[in-house]
Amino acid sequence: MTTIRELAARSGVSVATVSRVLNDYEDVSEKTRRKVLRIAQELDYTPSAAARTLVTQRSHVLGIVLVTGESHPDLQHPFLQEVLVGVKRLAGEEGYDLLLFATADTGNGFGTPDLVKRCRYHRVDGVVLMGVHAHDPEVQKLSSSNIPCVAVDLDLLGRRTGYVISDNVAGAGLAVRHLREAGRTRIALIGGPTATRPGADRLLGYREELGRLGLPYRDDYVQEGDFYAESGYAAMQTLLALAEPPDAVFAASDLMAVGAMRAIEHGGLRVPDDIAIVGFDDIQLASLVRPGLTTVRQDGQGLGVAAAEAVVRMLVKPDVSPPVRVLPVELVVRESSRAPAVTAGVGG
Amino acid sequence: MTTIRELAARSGVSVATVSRVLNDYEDVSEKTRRKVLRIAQELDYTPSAAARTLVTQRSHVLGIVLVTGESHPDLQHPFLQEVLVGVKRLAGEEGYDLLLFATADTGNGFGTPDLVKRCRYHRVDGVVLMGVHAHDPEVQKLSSSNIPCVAVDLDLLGRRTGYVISDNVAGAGLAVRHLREAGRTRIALIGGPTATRPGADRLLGYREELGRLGLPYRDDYVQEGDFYAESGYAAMQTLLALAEPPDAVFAASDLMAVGAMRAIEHGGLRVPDDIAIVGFDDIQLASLVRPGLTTVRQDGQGLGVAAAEAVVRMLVKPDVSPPVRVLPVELVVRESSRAPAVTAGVGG
DNA sequence: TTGTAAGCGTTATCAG
DNA sequence: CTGATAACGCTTACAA
Repeated sequence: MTTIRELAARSGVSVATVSRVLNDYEDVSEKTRRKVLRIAQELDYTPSAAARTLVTQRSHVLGIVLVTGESHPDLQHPFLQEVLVGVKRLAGEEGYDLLLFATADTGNGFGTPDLVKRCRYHRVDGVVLMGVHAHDPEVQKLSSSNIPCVAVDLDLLGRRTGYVISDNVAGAGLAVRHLREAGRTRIALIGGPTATRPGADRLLGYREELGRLGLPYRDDYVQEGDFYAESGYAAMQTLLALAEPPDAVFAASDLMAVGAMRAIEHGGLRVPDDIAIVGFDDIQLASLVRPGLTTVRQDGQGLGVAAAEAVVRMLVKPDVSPPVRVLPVELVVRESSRAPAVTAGVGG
Repeated sequence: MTTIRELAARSGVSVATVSRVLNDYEDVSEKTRRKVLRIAQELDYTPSAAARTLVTQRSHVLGIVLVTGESHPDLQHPFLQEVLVGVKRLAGEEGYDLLLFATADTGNGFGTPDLVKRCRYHRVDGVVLMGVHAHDPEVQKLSSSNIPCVAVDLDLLGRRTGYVISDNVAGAGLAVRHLREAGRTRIALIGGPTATRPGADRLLGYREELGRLGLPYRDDYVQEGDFYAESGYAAMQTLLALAEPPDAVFAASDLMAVGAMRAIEHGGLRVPDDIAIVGFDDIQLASLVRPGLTTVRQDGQGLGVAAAEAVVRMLVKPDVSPPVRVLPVELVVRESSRAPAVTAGVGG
């Protein structure tokens, strides 16, 4: 591997000058610059990130914390992949590479040994967190460190820690309102874990919109799932067993929505004729399933881009206060929420 | 940040001794070891990867090349995510972290500027490639460099480059045989791009199995897609327009299979009654769709683990020849390939 | 068993 | 505009 010293020797200048050329300093004669650049090209010179990092104390690398538990590897959640694409894109544009912390999955749910230490070890300039629990002690430690952090879908705050998240409250409202407009009045919720911010916010939005619409809030219409399909199936079975089952369900994730669809089908009922369904996320699955799933679209890549942007901004302006960004969502109407076929258009 | 020098001073020993302790050398008195370790703990000492890398010329970081084009970001392909999970898991166990090269997506299909340079820059010890084209010049350069590489689902070979791949030929054979056993005789293929190894191998397996079963190979029964749903839909439409449409379709990916299902449905026919379908991959979607999609299961995580293992092995034993591993696949039978309801059980 | 000291490949601070 | 040279934090002969 050719080093800056060799490059300097061949160019007939000092290493300092070569460094200046390489870093685009102004105070270098055009002639010298050209010569160094030409020889660098010839020798296929490649600088050493390690050496640079050592002396500048900056790595131009962003850490990605992404817990992949074993039961439900979060990396496998389609939504987080999109976020990662967004992060990767913006990071690339800004000249950062991504260090994916390869935590050996401990399987205990808190599989993130010594996050802060790993960040310091690699000297990552900032961190994007996704798929983690806000109450994971390691996550807490990280967010209270002085390393710039931005969490996705997680309200994590600290001196140098902010977050980006979708407007879950409004999204849930959109879903419920849409169902009401489709003629439904007994609207149930299959929610996410209320211990998560998205879970809690979607419940809140559901409840608030019910209020605005003058519909009663019923405890037995609220089931809690874990965002995955099986839990949606189970929750729907509970709802179907009710004395007065709902005629519509808002599920806090597309996967749970599809699980619910399967349970409805299994119970001999039909979507949307007997029960309308709206999901949340708009993952690929939503458009591929039949009937097509009406859902609240989250801008996954947008969240990723926003998160990376926020980290970079904190890097550039060290005294900016940590960002809190809420991204809008939109309703995507497909077939799963069509109004039931009625005999005549009586009544509003 | 506390450095090894400070740690040495506080411990009353030299930096060399501290280094020995930190690196688990044997020739250190138990007493010294304990003391250094204790003080390291107290000071929350964290070594510097940059400094280590600079002197040892090893980074303990594996590069991940994962092209995320814009039309079909490969990172979004559910299958590759699983591979990544596998890579991450094994890398973590072996003490490696992952550097995700954040290539600004150029959108020209070959969006991988100067891969070799980036690897050298970060001094990654090895590389796992996924979602890339074998004929991408940058990929070629990388595979002919002396950096240990392992490609996934791509037959890339070089002095220090090997690959891991599923047994696509056998998998296609399983699918076709299964369809025949389900009573189908006019079995079409919606293949992947033959320019890709999986595409070519699944076509080969299809063709060979047809031969073994004594079924004719018909050009008009072979359509080429791009592994994504829309292309499956389009291909199926072409097949349906044939004078003698197939009574079964083997699609080289689950997404294309689902696309095909939609086209069949749209044409007023039914799966599996009129046309049976078998996919490839067994992504989450396959079990969530109705009818459940019979498919050839690839072990995504297994491929990831195998790839990472292979890279690490090349690192440990520098003169081992690059690996070529073919992982088995298995048929997962669901509803989309049930035998058509027949009046009587006549004929084998 | 431990210490000394020479790098690893850069950047940055001085002078000149 | 350019050149010495001192760091950056660590590992590793080589000595002791």
